[in-house]
Amino acid sequence: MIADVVFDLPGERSFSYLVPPGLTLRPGQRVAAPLRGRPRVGVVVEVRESQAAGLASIARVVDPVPLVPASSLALARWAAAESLSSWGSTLLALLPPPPGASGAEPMALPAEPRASAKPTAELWVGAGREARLVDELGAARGSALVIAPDRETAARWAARLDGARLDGDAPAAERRAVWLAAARGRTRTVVGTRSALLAPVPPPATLAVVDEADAAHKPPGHPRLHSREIMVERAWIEGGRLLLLAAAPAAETWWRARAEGWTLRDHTLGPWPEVVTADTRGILRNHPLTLPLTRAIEETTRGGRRVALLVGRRPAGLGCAECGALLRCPDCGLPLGHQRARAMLSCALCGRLEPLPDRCPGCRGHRFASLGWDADRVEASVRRRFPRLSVSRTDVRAQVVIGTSRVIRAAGPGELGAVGVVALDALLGAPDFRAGERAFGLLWTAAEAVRPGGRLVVQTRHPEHEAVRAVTRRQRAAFYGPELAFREELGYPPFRRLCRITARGGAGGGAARALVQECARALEGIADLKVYPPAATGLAGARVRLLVKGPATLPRLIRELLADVLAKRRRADRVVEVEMDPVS
DNA sequence: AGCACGCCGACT
DNA sequence: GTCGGCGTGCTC
Repeated sequence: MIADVVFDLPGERSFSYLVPPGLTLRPGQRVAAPLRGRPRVGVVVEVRESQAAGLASIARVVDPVPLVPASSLALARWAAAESLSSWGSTLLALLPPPPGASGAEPMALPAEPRASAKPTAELWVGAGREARLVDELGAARGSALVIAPDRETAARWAARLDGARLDGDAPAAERRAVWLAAARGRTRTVVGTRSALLAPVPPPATLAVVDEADAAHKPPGHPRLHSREIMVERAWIEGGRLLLLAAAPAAETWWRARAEGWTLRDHTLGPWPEVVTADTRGILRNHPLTLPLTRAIEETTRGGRRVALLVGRRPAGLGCAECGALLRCPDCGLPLGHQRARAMLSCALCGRLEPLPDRCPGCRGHRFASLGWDADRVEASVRRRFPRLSVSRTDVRAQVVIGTSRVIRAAGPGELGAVGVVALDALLGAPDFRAGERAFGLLWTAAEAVRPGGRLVVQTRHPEHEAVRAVTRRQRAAFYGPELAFREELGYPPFRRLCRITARGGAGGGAARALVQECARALEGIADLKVYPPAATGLAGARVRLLVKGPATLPRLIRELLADVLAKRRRADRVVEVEMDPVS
C-alpha cells in the first residue's frame, strides 16, 4: 500500500510512502515520514493499492485514527487554493495537538456528511441575536460548532453555551479530548477560534460564526482565509445550517446574503438610543468635547450611569474645517494621506501625489484640519472639564472610560448610559475602502450597547454620512445601499477581489523592489486585472507592496501567472508574501 | 587551486 | 521552510 502525505511545505505536491505491512492508514491521519533524512509530521491524504519500488516507508503513526473526515480534507484543499497556500500547511494548522504520552484515548472515526443533506444559510442581526443563539443551540437536537474571532470571545461563548472549548487558550490535552469527543458525538456544542474550523462535529451540524465582520477572523498565519469563508464552504460541503451573526455585518456578507437568497433574521428588540450628531464643521476647536458631548457626560454621570468615549487608535487624514469634505483620490475614492513636511497629498493605493490645495474644492474654505483626537488629549480635556469624575483608560468601572471600541465589549451589555464617538471622521478618513463599514460597525455596536433611555453622541463634520443616518434611523439598509453602490462603482469587494503581494528583505530593500516588479511585470497587461504601482511601506521602505485587483478567479489567475516567481519566492534573505482578500 | 556567496531546485 | 549542490567570481 502507498500513502500520499502532505507536509507544511510551500508548493502543491504530496509525497508517497510505503505503508509498512500490518499497518492500516486512512486519509486524515497524521504520520511521521522521512523527508530529507529526518522524520516529519504530515497528513495522509490518500491511501492506494500499488507496488511502487524505491519509496521510503512511513516512520510512525501520530494519530491512531483520522481526525477529520474526507470532506474536511477537501475543505482544507479548497481553502489552500483560495488563499494561494499549500494543502499541507493549511491542514496542519487546523488539526488539534498530537496525543500526549498517556496513550489510551477513546477514538472514533469522524462522520462523513450525507449526500442528501441540504445547506441553509442565515444572517442574524439585531440585539437579540446572541440570546437567540443560546436558546436555539440549547434546544437543538444536533451538534453545533461556534467560531469566534478571538480566544477571549470564544471563552465567553463557551461559558454562555455551556459548550466545550477548542480555542488555543485551552490546555492541549483538553483541546484534543474535546476534538475526539466531538467526533464520537459526545459533545453537542463546540466553541473555538479558527483552530477549531475543522472540529469533527457530526454533520449535518449547526455552523455558527459570531461577530462575523470582525477582522480578527483573519489574523496572520495559516489558514490564510477568513473564518467566515471557510465556514460557508464547510456548510456547502456538509449540508449544515450556517448562521452568521453580527451587530453590523460586513458589506460583503450583506451583499452575499441578498444575492444568494439567505435568510435575514433580524432579532431587533428593545429601545434604541437617542443619536445626537454634534456637527463640528466650521468650529474652531482646541479641545475635543463639543457641547452635546459635554452635556451627555454631565447628565449621564449625574444620573449615576457610566459614559464611554471612543477614540481612534491614531488621528488620521485631513478634511476641510468648514464643510468637512475629505480630500479623496479621484480614481480610487480613498481619502488622501497628508504629507505634512512636503505639503502634499498622496493616495495610499495608486500612489497619486498632488499638492495640498489652497481652497476646499467643495466650499472654497481655506482651512484644513486633522481629523482626530488621540486618547491623551481626550482624557486631559475630560479631567479638566470634570475634575470630580473618575476617568480611566483601562477601568471600565470608571465614570468616564476612554478607549477604542474594545471598551464597549468590556463594559458589558446595557452598562453604559452614554457613548460618545469623539471623532468619527478619523475612522471615515482611513485610507481603506472599508473605512465606511468600520465607522458604521462602530456606531451600530455602540448604539446596541447603550442602556435604554441612553444617548449616543457622534462628533463629526459628516452628519449626513450614510453610516450616521442609518444608525440614527435604525435602518441598516440605509448604509448598505450607498456603500455597495460605492464598492461596485470603484470595483471593490464583493464585486472585485484584491490581492496584496509584499516583498521584504534584501539589502536596502532593493531586492524586495526588484522581486515585486518582477511580479508586476508578470501580471501586467492581463485582461480583467488591475495592477497598482508598487509602493514602499514599513520603516525606511523595507517592504514593497503590490496590490492587484481582479475577478472572483483571482487566486487561480495569480497562481498561474506568478508560478515562476512564487516557485522562488523564498530566498535566504528575502520573502515574498501573497495575501488574498486582505482585511486592512 | 581554494573558498565564499548566492542562486536554484529538491524534499518520497 | 530549509538544506545542500553548484556556478561565479574573488583571494591566497
